[in-house]
Amino acid sequence: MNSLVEENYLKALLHLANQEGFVNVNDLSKHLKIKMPTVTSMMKKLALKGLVHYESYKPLRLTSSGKKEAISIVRKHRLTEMFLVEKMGFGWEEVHEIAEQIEHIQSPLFFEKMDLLLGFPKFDPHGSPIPDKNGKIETRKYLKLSDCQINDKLVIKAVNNHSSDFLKYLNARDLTLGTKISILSIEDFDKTMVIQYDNHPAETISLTVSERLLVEKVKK
Amino acid sequence: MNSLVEENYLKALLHLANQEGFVNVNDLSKHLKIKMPTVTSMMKKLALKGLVHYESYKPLRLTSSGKKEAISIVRKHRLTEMFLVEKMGFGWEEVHEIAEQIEHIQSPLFFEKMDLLLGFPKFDPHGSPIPDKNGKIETRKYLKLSDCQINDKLVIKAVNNHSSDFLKYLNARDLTLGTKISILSIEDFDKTMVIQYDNHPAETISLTVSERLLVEKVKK
DNA sequence: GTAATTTGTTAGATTAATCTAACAAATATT
DNA sequence: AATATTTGTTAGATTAATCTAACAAATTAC
Repeated sequence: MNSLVEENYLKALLHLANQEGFVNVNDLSKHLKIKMPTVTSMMKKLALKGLVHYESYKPLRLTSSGKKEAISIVRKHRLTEMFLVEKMGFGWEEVHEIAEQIEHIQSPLFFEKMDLLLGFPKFDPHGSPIPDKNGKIETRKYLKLSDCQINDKLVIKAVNNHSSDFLKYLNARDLTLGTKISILSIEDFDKTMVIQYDNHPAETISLTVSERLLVEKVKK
Repeated sequence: MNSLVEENYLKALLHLANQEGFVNVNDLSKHLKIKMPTVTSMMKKLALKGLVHYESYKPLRLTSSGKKEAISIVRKHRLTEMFLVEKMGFGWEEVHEIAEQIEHIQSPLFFEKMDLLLGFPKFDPHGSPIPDKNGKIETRKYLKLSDCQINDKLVIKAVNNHSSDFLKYLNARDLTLGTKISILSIEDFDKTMVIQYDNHPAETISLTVSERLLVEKVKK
């Protein structure tokens, strides 16, 4: 059995490995806001438990058992987010902190029931894939809106930032998953975009926003 | 903000105070399965936080703020049990351990939503009252079935033991809350009872069982 | 009312998870 | 290549929550 703290290290390792390929003690330290010596000693502990490959001064890697454990926590987190939104009436901007706590509940049955009640969902409310019970993850490569061109026709499929402020910004503009948008113009200087969608007046969005919106091209 | 561990001490203090009137270090120690010196030092800590009245060698008492806190945890526990049974399809014998964990989730809104979705229930799946948001508890005095007489007509209103084994025993005999029963006979020697209910054949139940069934008399 | 038992406290050790300070290795800069 | 910077480790302290051993107070038994 892993402690809540250990679970958070594993989850962070998986997250950073997905983002950056390999993970330094320093990255993990910054991500978790925990000082490097603490991280080093936790890595040694997790190495003893067979969850992490650790060698001094080398990048950190999850073992296959560590990865399995980490994926199972991500599964619980995302199922919870989906449950909170679909079954309890939360907004997608409200669920992250709660799911961060509930993911550590020790009860396989509890998450089984969520999965069943939700009809075995493949994606969470932010468009992130929910790993299945065997740890298999349906990966889809989305584009960042910021990498798209003028006149592209796109659908918003996911967001890569779950902060409440960002999601409230999207709510205020009706930018939800599934929204079809076209790019009317892109400012050369700072990549500010003007986009159009539904019956909305054109919206001007900064690079900070367009980098966080994950889209797919629509043939049309 | 109180730690999960502190919350468990507060809850135990409230529980034992309800059961036995006043609470000794020893009682608390046994109930929590934590050694007495640890309990003593935690009581000093909770006293500093203004949650417990502590004086050496005197019985322990919650302060009003400690009691409020404890009741709020009980509320979260019972709302959770109700939610698990009513909205997630768990049996009443499965929910205690899960609720024991979820009661510590830090999110008032999460429990508000449960309350709302459940329609502000007054009792949990075991018949225990759910304190309202202000900490008010609808107390009803039930009888133990073991204190009733031959030919009494009774309704099961609650159980005072939530162990999975006991509840499975009741499930196997269709003894649910609301079941109307009559006492056919009581064995003088060991208080074993024969009871009759619904279309069931007469059931013989031990004192251990009849002590755990809380009932109300039916005029009829 | 003294002795025995039970209950409670003090003192000090332990474990998990954190920290700071100091130093060492690896990497980047010029 | 030598130096500076960044990254990582070691050593030792701290805090929360636990423990055991020893002792002290309160209660019970005779």
